[in-house]
Amino acid sequence: MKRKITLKQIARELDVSISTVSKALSNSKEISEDTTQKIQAFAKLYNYRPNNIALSLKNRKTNTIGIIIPEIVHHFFSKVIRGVELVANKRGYNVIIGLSNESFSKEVINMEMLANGSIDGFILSMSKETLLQQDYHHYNETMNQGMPIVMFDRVVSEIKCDKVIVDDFNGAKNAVQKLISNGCKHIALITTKDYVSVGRLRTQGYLDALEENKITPQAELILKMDDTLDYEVHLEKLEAEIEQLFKAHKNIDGVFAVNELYALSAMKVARRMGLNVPNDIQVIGFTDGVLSKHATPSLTTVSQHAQLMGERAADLLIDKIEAEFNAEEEQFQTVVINTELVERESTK
Amino acid sequence: MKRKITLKQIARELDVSISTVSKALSNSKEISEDTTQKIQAFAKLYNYRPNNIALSLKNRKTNTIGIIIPEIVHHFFSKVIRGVELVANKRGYNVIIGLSNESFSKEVINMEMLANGSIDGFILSMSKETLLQQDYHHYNETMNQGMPIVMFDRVVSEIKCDKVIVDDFNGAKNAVQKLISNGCKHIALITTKDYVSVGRLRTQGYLDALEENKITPQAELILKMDDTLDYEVHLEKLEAEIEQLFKAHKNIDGVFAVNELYALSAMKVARRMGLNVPNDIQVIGFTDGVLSKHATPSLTTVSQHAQLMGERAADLLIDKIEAEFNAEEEQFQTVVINTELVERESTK
DNA sequence: ATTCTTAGCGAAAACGTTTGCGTGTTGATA
DNA sequence: TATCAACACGCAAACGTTTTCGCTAAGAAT
Repeated sequence: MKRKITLKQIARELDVSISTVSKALSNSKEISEDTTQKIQAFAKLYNYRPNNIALSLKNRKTNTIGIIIPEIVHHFFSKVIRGVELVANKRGYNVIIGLSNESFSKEVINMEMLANGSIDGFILSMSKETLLQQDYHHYNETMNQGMPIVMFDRVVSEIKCDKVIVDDFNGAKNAVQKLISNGCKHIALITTKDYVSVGRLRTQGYLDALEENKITPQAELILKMDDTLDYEVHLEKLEAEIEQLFKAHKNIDGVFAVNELYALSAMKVARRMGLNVPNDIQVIGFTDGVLSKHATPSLTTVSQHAQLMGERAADLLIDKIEAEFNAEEEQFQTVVINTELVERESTK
Repeated sequence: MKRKITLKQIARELDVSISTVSKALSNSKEISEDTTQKIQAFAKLYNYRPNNIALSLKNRKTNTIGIIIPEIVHHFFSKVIRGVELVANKRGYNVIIGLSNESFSKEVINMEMLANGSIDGFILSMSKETLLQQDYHHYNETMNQGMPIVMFDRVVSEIKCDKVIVDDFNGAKNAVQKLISNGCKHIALITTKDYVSVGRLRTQGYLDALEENKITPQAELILKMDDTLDYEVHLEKLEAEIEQLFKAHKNIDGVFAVNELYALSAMKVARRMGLNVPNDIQVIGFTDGVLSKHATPSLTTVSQHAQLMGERAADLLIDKIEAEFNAEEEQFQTVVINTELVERESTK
């Protein structure tokens, strides 16, 4: 149970100074061949590795990035993390995670914990509570202290920073267009309340596709769920409302849902009512998770390329971290990730 | 874009020494009321927070724990992370993640990156490659340097450390017992190759349950899949083999699968062959993920309580970190998490 | 023989903290 | 008036690095 060896110990052991050891290990030509050899051999024997914390303090750089997300048990977010970790690792960075659990205060606390020197920059997606309260002071304060932030997916225009978002509007529009091309005349939309921007954009895409095809949108075909409820309650309510919708509008022949679970619930209700998917009703969801892939029938979805989002976000952040204050221009960019319609069995 | 303020800056600004500032902020009675008030007000105004890195260096303690897992886009692992993050945060620790991607070398590299002072201890689950190669030197070296390790789920007895595991044996046994109690006479097992210990234990549970009920195990009813294959190829092969199994043994009336996906595939093949679940065939899987819950029919599974595993692992690790070398006894414990049979529609 | 290079190494500062100890000032006590 | 607590504060070390600068001695050049 020996502690990790330090420069000081090597120096004492070999009867040289700390600086000599440091230089020898970095192959400085200030140090003679002999001494260098001896020191390197000794260091290798004792498996010397520089202490990261000491380096961080000295260099004022931690080579660690923080990622704060609302939830980790979620395909979309875990895929984003994978993307972040991939490029972070490749570029020599570690990743430290914080979960806000959709809570504003936990988001603030988590950011404060990390902002005090632990990391070089943030990648984050806002919690629902933050979106509701519209209190963004913690982001701005963090950025004012010179800590770069990259936001993804759930963003707001009020915050000036780099962003990586999904083209929700066109993703939804293309999906609905697909339904229309497949012959659907009465397309229902199952979405969330408007405060989450992605829900709003997807709804707009739905409306736009209808209008472009001269179909008059009907408010009664749009189901807006309150997703702040408890998960189980939410699900039961969801199915009940979908059933009600289907019964009130027997002519519905297509469903576009803004997430996987809503789409799956629609299929479930349809089957329960004796309707065949995709023959009687075609269904398209959003977010390409495992559920879509392994459902029966498998679900046609709008893939968001979550991992790619994580990769782009990490690249953006690290670029900014390493930008060296060259020009104080403060140019922020917003990267838009194109969606892709993954066709499976729930559409014709 | 002002940098974060330091003790030194406060000291210079208020014309006192650094130590006075430090003491005033910690309400030391060495410092006069007046000075303390003045310093605290100033510090609050400028939102002073101690630099974590400097503290880490000084205290030789980072208050950060590292978690290394094979994969993050996976319900089981992300739930474990959630559990770890939960108690870590509660106890004042941050969590830094590393993904081995089931690769031995990435596991080693990740551990080396973090072991040099960045963290106080590890929580990890071994990669498949490490399990295959049986090379555990990096674990032992890390522990020899005084860095505690807690392993979970995928463990081996050769490594002496704290462990949190699932009672795979009894979980499987109870599941199969359930099938037998429900009237199944010919129960198939769909499992992985033996090198992953959890697969082996679940297989033993299956065998044990059969024997206890005086049912002679038939080797032909056991399907061992090679899960080192590419995911898609693996799935296709899986379904083909299951179909072959079902066709060769028409009397199969129960299936126990060692994971969610295998169980789902079994249900899929059964339905394709015109068999009804649960009337003709009952199915039970392992790992309580989203797929089981939202499948139709929903899948009866053996829940592993992944989040609880993460919580226990984190508590174990932090306990050890904070143990203060009180007694050099080096007692390691293995926490066994009991499984729970979650009954859904795929069984009677 | 004297000056100049240069090879080879050590001292010290800096990153931002905390903390034990030393020190000067004050008011009180002998 | 001399001594003494007690108070209020500063100094310096330490955590482990890297790096700049300075120093010494040996050999080369004059």
